[in-house]
Amino acid sequence: MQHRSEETHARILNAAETLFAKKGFDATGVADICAAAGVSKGAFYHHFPTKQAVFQALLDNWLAQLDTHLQANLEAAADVPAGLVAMASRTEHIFEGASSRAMILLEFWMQASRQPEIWKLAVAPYQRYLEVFEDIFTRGIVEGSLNRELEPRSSARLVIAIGMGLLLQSFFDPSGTNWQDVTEDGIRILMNGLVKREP
Amino acid sequence: MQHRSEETHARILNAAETLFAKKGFDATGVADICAAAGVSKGAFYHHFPTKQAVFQALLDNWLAQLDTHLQANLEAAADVPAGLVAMASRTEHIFEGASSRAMILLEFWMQASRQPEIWKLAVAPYQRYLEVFEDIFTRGIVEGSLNRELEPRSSARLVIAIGMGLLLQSFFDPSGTNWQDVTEDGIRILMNGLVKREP
Amino acid sequence: MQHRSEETHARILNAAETLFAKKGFDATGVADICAAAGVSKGAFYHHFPTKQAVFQALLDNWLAQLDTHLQANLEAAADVPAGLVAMASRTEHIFEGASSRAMILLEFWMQASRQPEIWKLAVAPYQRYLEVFEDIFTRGIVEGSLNRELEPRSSARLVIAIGMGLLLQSFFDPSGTNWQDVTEDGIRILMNGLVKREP
Amino acid sequence: MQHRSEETHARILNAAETLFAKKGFDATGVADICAAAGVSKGAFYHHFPTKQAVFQALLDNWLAQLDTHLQANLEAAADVPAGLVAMASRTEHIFEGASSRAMILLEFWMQASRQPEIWKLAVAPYQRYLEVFEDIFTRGIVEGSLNRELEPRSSARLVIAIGMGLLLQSFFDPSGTNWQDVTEDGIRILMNGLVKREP
DNA sequence: ACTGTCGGGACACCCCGTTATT
DNA sequence: AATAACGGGGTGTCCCGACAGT
Repeated sequence: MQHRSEETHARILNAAETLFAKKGFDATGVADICAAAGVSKGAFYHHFPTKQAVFQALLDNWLAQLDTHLQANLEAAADVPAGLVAMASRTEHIFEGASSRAMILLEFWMQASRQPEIWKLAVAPYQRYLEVFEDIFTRGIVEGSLNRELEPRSSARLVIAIGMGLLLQSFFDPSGTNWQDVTEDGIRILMNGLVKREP
Repeated sequence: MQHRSEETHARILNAAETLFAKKGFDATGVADICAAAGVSKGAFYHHFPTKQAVFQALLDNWLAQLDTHLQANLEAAADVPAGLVAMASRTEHIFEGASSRAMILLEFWMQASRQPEIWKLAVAPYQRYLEVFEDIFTRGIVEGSLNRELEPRSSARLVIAIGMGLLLQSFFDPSGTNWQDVTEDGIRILMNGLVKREP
Repeated sequence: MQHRSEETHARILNAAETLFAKKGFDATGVADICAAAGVSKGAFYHHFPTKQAVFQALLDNWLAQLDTHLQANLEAAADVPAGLVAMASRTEHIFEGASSRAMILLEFWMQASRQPEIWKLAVAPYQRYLEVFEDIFTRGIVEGSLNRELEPRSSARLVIAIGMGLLLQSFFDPSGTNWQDVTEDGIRILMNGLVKREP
Repeated sequence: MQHRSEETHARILNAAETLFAKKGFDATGVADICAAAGVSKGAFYHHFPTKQAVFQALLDNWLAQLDTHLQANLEAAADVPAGLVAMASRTEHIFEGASSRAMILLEFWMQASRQPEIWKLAVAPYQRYLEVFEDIFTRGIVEGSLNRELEPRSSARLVIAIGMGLLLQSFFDPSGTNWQDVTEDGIRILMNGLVKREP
């Protein structure tokens, strides 16, 4: 039965996401997932060969989602600095639920860092973003809106660092701050420069 | 015998650090540590009440080290922008061996995020740095070297984000880049601003 | 469809035989058999109620085959000693492929030895052979071709022991020896006696 | 504590032997063994790395035992035919408890036949016996007590076949027969020859 | 006749921490 | 201070069989 199968598949994924976020990958037992999903272990291992596989499926979903989203926003940018600022203002959905997603992501990276085969898969999105931002900055220099002395690649790294760093911090005090605002501020600061310009 | 005891203690810590970095905390068994340290399980539990305790000891060491280092550099700074740039140029030793340390740190944070009692202990250093940088920025505004419109707290978050973000990236492509340089560039960019200033 | 059904049935049996021989009964999963046979699990359980049932079917086939063969040879024997020797010279097809069959047989016996219901079924062929040989030997004594002091039953056991023992050995060094020859030799030795007869 | 350890070790082996014999290797769970031995799983895996290891230990014990026994008897033989007959008369202890031991042995062989590394270890004793008997028969021919036309190696195989075959049969009807007697009969028959000698 | 999906129950292995012993 | 033995309690994985659907 097609329909039943898909539903089961989805329920496993959902249950797993919740549990991984709440207790971590290692601390989450397959039995936990099954119980939370209302599914038997047999069904679980019919749909996924391994607990790891659930993890990966989750990750793929999320990365794909993130990808399409960012790509869309990036292409829509007209003038580069404005584009970046605009982009920064549309990150709510990243921080929303980010503390859980970020943790899953972190766990994935940490696991991947021990398994060379998976490693490439894990860094691929990072490198794609790196290139995307590098292109943007070169474009900005060419179009004259950005200081021509800056290194596009370093700048790209910087932007990504800010993204990652804020994401990480967002789960250090998840409730206290409006990370959306902080991000916008950050990008603006980056754009305008921190030093006071003499009159 | 005092001497023997201390040596055993140290060997356990060393072995644990290596293994945690290589395989992760959960994946590293107490038995593994004992084997790597050439110590029996009894000796292990004579020195540490728990595997977690080893972890914490490791962490404390590192944080203390980081603390004294940063504190020293921060206090020596005369003018704020110059101080930050100078500080950025002395981060080699952070990136050196950072990929392993950072991973340990990340794991610790992730674990701590589930255990409220430990959580405060885990975010404490972060918040201390946050305040330190906030102070610096207010100082910078007061002394007139920084744009008076910037938010000290947001800026502090930004700097920390850059630090964290670059550290994370540094273990995404550990060998390819001179992260020391990237950090210096980053801070400089932050200081000078990205946008081209009209003449 | 009749034709398809039979083919599936046969393919399952073939696949099972191969796998049982290669990996053993317990180590062979139903899934393995299905995969090897190119059949779905549903089909499998449509044709056989149990993995055991496949085993039994395999066994029945083989025993029936062995039965008809031996029976034919035995009845054709005129003079008893000659008949035995003749019989021994037609065992190629038993040793050929025997190592795998013998292992299946052994596994079956071992399993059967724990299940009293199946046990009788398992020893039945053994006992039939025992009686057959016993009859032969009594015939030999009656017809005067055999030493009248020998115990027909013990001798029957001896012949069977030789058969079993050589079969077992044949799979201890499967390639090195021509077991056909060894069997013939064995029976001849048995017939002529080992001790040198004084003139 | 040395003493306690050895006792635990022994109890595990004993329990395992009983259970392996009664239910077979695969059907015997580690938990069963532990329960039967009155030992915790932790203790079990402290003494043996694997269920297989218990199996092997059992086997080694038994083979060593068998070895020393046979070796002793063989060397004590004066005249070859007499020696063999004498040897045959001292096999009670082999058949005693043989049905269980034989099954363990069979299981081991079957397992070994799938694992090339263990295979050599498994056939070694067989080959040693083969050579021992071959030597005996050559000695018999030289000393003139045996027919000089017989092939020593084939004869050795024959004797071993009889041994194996009777052992196997002994577990087909374990209680009904005095296998000790059958063995003696068998060897005697072998020695005297089956065919009636004309006067 | 054949398929995909599911159920539930083991099982081997391992692991962290303790305790008797030296 | 250090050891070997030990205690239990999971864990992921897998497996045999069932059954609704085609």
